[in-house]
Amino acid sequence: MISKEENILFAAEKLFSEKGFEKTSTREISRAANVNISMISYYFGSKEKLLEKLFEMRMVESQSYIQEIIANEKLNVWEKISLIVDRYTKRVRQMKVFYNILQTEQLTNKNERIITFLKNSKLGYLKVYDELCREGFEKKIFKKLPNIALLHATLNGMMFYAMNGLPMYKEYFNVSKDNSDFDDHYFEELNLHIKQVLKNLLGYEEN
Amino acid sequence: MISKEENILFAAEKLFSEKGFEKTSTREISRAANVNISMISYYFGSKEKLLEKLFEMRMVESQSYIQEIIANEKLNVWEKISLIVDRYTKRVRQMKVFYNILQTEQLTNKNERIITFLKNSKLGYLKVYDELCREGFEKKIFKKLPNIALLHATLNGMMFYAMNGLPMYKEYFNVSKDNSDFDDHYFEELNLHIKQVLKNLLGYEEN
Amino acid sequence: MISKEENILFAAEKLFSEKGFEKTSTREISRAANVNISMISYYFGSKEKLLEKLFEMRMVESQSYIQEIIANEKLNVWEKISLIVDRYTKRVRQMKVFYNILQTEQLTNKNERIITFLKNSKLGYLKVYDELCREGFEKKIFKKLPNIALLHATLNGMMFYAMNGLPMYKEYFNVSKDNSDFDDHYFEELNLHIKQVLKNLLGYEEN
Amino acid sequence: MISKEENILFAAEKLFSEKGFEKTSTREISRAANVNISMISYYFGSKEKLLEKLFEMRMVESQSYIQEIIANEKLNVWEKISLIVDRYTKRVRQMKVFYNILQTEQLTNKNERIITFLKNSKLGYLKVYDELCREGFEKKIFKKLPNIALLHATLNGMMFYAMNGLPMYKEYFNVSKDNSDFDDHYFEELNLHIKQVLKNLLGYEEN
DNA sequence: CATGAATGAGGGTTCATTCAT
DNA sequence: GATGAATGAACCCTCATTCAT
Repeated sequence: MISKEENILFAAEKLFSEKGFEKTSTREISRAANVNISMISYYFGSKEKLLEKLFEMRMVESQSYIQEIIANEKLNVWEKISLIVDRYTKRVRQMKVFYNILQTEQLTNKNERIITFLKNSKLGYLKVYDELCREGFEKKIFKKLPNIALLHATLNGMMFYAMNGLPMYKEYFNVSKDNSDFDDHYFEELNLHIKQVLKNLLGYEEN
Repeated sequence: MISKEENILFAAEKLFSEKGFEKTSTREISRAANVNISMISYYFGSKEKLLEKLFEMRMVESQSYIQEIIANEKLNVWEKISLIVDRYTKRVRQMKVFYNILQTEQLTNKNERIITFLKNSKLGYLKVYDELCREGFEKKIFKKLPNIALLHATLNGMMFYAMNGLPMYKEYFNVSKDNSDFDDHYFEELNLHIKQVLKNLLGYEEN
Repeated sequence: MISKEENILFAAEKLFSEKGFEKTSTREISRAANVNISMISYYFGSKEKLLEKLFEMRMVESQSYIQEIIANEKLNVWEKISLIVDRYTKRVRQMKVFYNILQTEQLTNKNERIITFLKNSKLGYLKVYDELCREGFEKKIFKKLPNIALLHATLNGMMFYAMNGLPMYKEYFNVSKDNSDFDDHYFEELNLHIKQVLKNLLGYEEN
Repeated sequence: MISKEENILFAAEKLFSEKGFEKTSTREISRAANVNISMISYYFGSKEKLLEKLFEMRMVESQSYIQEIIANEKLNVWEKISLIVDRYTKRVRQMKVFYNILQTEQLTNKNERIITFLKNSKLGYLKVYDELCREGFEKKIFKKLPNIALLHATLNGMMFYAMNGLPMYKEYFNVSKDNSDFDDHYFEELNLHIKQVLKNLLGYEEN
């Protein structure tokens, strides 16, 4: 049983992703969620706080798995990075709708809470990558110690641009929009591609 | 002497970049451009057509240099790619304001003309990269023939994410917001970084 | 032990006085009374009926003392008038919060029951003053028989305007807002002032 | 020719007087003024600023005549006071609609500009009365020097309460609502009554 | 007897655009 | 060609009240 509150949240997520936050009206959300328009204010306070709630929910979800990975002592640094990429790729694909919103909002949104969510999330990832890279370099697992900002930008940039560009690439390759086998293959290839680029950046060679 | 029309165009570009298209009102644009509100409809037809005009103007500008490079017979394929990256990096930095809009609009905009501009632009680049890669591979200058979609996504993703993330990276490195020396160095490093990643993807080794 | 119903009534009275009936929301009342919003409709039927109840309560209270005074055979007419003024002055000061509401509502309220409350109350006072003035005139205690409407308007007008204007007068006299000694003295003086004006209007001279 | 702006202002004044500021909707005002609803924001910025404008307009009007009177060297102090009362009575009757609003708003309104308008106006009157009373007392025209606050409260209280109470008094005297002869006589009597009360307060006797 | 989630109407305001001048 | 007053639709939100529990 899905609650009205969640109904609103998910309906809003979809619409924000498709049309952007500003272009989505509370009326549309209420219609899509099949609830009265006043429920948005009732549950969330305002349209903007609904967006905040959405960010809070989705970003808390994402924060959990990374801690789990870096705490796992059975994995070496490359395995950790590799696993993070696996999870991240998977997650971005699953949560495409939300990451669409995220990308838009981080470019124009001036909401303080959302800015803080995003910044803290990114700074957290930077720190993790920083530590893993240093550790790998000190243990001579990695031969290079890359600029962590550029490594982060490369990883995330590839991920998001690849996701966003997929429909256009399908068109370039003359693949039907509905061909989901292509998608599966594409994301698999993307995952390997990202890891290959990272290996090169880190100077890591699999035995 | 700058015309009223251009005044509006540039004022709108700045505001769209800062606040997003939807959140920018025609009143704000007219105030910033120091013209009457009705001039926007008068010159451009509507707010949306103003955005179209902006895209048209900026994207036509970008299309010109690439043809020039690939037509230059004095350059080998890697030099061409290298030059494209140089120009692109420079351009994205210079036109940061516009590329901010571009990134937002390509995620949510449903305007047909703008979608077409963007798609054609990207398909054009894809074709160029495709041809250069094939040529380099055939001429054994490159050892690998990478997935062109992933190469494109990597190149563009790195570029945009690195640009957007700069303020956050400065914070991570405890660098003052106003430190433009850092910026200069950052973009220089970014340029080299992009080329290094491309070299690896293409299996290109400098003599 | 104060009941929830009374809690609401007194919280509403305070808020109506401070902000006016219209600007006070049921949410605010419920918050101030520490009860659920629906209790207002539950106990009183509606926000408007809550106001009616408030008027009913306060005006019934005020009606009682006047009958007591005019029935007292030990007092002569002037003593009766003097006592009414004493009680009225005291009551208006004590019930300042309610009389604030009363003044506002009699100017704009269209609620029939409230209009009737107010009208009956005033007509009752008019009748009392009328009878006392006539009796005093016939018994030659008063030398004049003033227009009873103007006498009523003068008495009430002085009272309410003096009450409302107090903060401003304090400012004029450079007296601190918190100086309650000034207030005590002010209301004492007001009481004497009202009686003096009445004496003049009635042509009454103390032995 | 009456402008749209004035149309709105006067329509709003009437409605505010009848129903109170809060209970009057912008839609009603626009309907009454026969203009589009958005014109209120267009001309005045907001409903509240419309009220401010109304106060500004009416109170500036009232400030002018008093200066004229006190500057007139041909009049002695009593004649000045008498003339102020004449004008004030006349004005309150003419501007009944506005003074209704004024009375309501000074009890509940929290708008700073309006509070300031009202306070300054009253402090101005207090000062004028203060000076005239002192002058009259020093010149032995008046035998008494009354508490200026109480004098002010008495004058204004009588005026407003008499105006507000008129319909009720007519009912008490069994006079038809539509009998305007009664009104004329009533206000004439009120004017004399006020002056008589003031004479008593000031200890002034006409030769 | 009491609750609080849910309602629908209406609130004030802002929007992009039009049109008479 | 250029203006700015004026428009009506749509915006988000808050309101008093209801009703299932």
